[in-house]
Amino acid sequence: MRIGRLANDAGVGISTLRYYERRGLLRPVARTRSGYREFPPASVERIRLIRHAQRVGFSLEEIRVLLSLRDTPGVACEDVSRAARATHERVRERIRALRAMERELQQLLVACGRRPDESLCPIFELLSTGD
Amino acid sequence: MRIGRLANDAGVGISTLRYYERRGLLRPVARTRSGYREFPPASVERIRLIRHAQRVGFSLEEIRVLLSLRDTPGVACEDVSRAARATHERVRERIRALRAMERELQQLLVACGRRPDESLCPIFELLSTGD
DNA sequence: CTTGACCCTGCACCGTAGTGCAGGGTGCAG
DNA sequence: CTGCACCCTGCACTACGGTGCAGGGTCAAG
Repeated sequence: MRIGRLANDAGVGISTLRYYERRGLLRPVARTRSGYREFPPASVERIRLIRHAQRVGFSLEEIRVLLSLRDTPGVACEDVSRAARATHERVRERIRALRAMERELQQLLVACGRRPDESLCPIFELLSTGD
Repeated sequence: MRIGRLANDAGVGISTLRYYERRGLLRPVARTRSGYREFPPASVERIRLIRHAQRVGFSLEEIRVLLSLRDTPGVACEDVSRAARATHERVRERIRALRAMERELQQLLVACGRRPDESLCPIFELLSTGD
């Protein structure tokens, strides 16, 4: 199948597919005499794997590494799960940071609610003073 | 005070301050005859407010709006807290999304742990099929 | 044979939040 | 007067994940 069909079937843009190829997520594929890329049907699955892994929190670089592991015969499951654990830890760390933000915003909003008629909102004072 | 002193006192880079000016977070300030910026001492506080607000989860654009509210006489606390609520909601939404990612990664890792000696890691199957 | 849909490459651009550098001018101490 | 630290502007560049366009070539239907 050609690139337009693949893009359509996998639900991504054509430019995105060429970008994935440049980034090493898709191996350079066979070309027709006139230079058109000819993708095997399995590429649809590969694109969907990429999109799904992105939603799960993997960066394109992490996905590139995972796919190169998959493309290498005899690679241990261990290597794959080590990469997944690293991503998992990164996601957990982002959650911790965001929760700290959330708590602080909550405090700002509470402060604002307590003094709603002041001309200078207490939010500014809290933002200036805190660490 | 000149820009180097301000950068030092506030703990940011000189280029960052000029960038904040371009982005409208710092209003254009008085210049000496030779064109050097002359900041009032209160600018240190303003920069610290910006950095703190960033850590709390505000984007520079959101901070720009907040500061322009503060710089406008007679603006209601309400307008400020509306902006803070919007940011709060954005942060909560990001937490929800990350928690979904975290749960899914957890499942991938559990699956991998159950079949550690397969040549094709079950993580790939889960990434291909799930949507 | 022409039209339109599709494909190719290379390049520039989006937003976010800066960082760095070239090439010049200024301020002050010794 | 020289040397050095500091300042100015404008521009290019980083990472991330794409998106869009110009200027060509190709393929199939009518």
